[in-house]
Amino acid sequence: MNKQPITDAQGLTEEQFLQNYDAGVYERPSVTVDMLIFTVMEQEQNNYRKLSEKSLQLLLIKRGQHPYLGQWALPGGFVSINESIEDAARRELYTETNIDNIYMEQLYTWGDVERDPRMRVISCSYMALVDRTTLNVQAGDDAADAAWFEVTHQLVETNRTELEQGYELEKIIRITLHNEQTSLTGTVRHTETVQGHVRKAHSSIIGSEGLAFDHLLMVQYAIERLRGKVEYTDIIFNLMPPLFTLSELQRVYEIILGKELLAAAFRRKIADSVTETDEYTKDAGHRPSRLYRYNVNKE
Amino acid sequence: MNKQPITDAQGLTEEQFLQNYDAGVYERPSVTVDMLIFTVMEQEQNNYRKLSEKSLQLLLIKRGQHPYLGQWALPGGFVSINESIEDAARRELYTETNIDNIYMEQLYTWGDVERDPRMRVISCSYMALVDRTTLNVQAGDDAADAAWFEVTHQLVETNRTELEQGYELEKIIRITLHNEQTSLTGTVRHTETVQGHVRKAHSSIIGSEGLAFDHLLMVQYAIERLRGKVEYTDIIFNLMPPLFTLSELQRVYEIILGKELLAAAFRRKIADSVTETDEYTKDAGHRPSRLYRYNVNKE
DNA sequence: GGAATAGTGTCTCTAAGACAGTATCTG
DNA sequence: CAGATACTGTCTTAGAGACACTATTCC
Repeated sequence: MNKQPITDAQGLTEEQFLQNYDAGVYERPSVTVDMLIFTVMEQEQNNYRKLSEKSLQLLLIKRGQHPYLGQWALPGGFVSINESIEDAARRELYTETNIDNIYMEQLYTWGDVERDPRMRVISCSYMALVDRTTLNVQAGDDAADAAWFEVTHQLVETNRTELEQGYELEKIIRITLHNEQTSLTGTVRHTETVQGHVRKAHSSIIGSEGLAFDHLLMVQYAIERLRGKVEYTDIIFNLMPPLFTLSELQRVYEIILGKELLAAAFRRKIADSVTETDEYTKDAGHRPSRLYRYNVNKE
Repeated sequence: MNKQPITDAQGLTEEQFLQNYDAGVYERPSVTVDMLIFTVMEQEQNNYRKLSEKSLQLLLIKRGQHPYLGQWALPGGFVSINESIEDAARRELYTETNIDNIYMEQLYTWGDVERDPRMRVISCSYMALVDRTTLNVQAGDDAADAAWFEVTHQLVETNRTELEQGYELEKIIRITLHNEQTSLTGTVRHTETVQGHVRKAHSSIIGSEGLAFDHLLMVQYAIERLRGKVEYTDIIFNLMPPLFTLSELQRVYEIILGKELLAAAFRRKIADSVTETDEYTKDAGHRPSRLYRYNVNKE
């Protein structure tokens, strides 16, 4: 861009310097990406009148090699030397789901020394949101042991300890990943310490059955981010099919936020994000519902 | 944690596998941390009646080697093989400022292939907030060419292009870093594309004088994050001294948010985050102001 | 008294919460 | 008609915005 012919202490120009540059012998960490691919699925309904229940689902892969052989893990892989981290994430996403061009966002980079027993691995986590109806290819086509798991998360305990110059707030969160075959449960301990002005947060796993590496922390982080962003952005529409009812949309909000919303207030709030169509649901044991689409041109 | 004596396709247990594990010959990227260390400083006042103006400051270091020799860059360095990313960030912070135990937060990991002309470098950026009054050691003690720069950022242009299935929103942001000796200006182009359901964001530098690497993007990202977090967390108090007036606090909010606030509403809003003391400012050419401290035990 | 900042009282406006009430489908 | 969901009207409440007004210091 902007390289002046300045010379360094050895009298080299930048060009000369780069030609002679030796990347050195320092040992380097491996870098991987791990993908948190979420979607929303419908459970089959048992009562023709009732609406089918929805749930938030996460894609996991059963490990076929050591370490954590036989356990479940987030899809992921190494970032190769000539691809950007984002490209690596997109590649992983495509390998697992066969879809391209969907919403993806970098979450956090996990860099503890001991997080992989093989060697030093730094992992950059990404979250992707997929509309279940466009997922024509089932997870599992590619990796024989990929499966969707329903995600539930629950704050089971809160402890507040007063310190001289502040406090420590401890939260115990239980995360459950389950489907017809398998059920994994893990517990995360999240502490926020305030001492004087200084605020520090720390998360650790206090028990995780069947989920490999530190992936439980990644799941917890992703849920938190998703919750946060759903309140002040439109990312939720990445989880919705092109046409949806407002009740369906409200359910998805409720699942992610973990609380019930009032229909009237909800409709007022999302009114601008949504455009009504002339279509309606049919064949349900109750009043049909108008179908809406995402109003892309909001504001 | 949870290692059953399962054997893999080669009949190895996890223990045996790890003993024989060869980290392989794949070329690995180098990983660095880059620190965005912010503080708030007072400009000297010219009128004894007026309050001294404040500004947001960022610490930069003048590069002594190629590449970008002579240009300014964020403080940072390599993550060594046996330290966590966060430890590396803390170490860098300490080397530059001689302070420990201050607010620090991971921002984003920059992984484009060509971001460093020497070799493949992935950089994890962290933001730290420092109270200027505890910075007894001047930046510059350690690295001879460290300096604080006043940060200003301005949205200079917004373009919205309608697409078939959405739109593209382009924002041109000018960032200026300046102090008595030096003034650096750069421009970032941020685009948000919405196509159907898919929302993508992308930032690129369209001009940067004197700031090395992709550091302008990091600065822009950090400002955005700071702005966002200031609205819904208490991180701003990391920039404040132990005792401060509400007017001072309001100024800091105004600088970060880039807009003026109304005093009455402001005071109502932050009332719970703050505890009044019996002390007052003195020797100003106007009514003294009560001093407050951060109310750590809020809620 | 003038210049400046500190601080409060109160009206308005907007959006969220609560909830009752109406609408409309199927078996 | 019963059972279910869809949708609306409206009262209440909380909080942000606006702005005028009072308070207090130093020179």
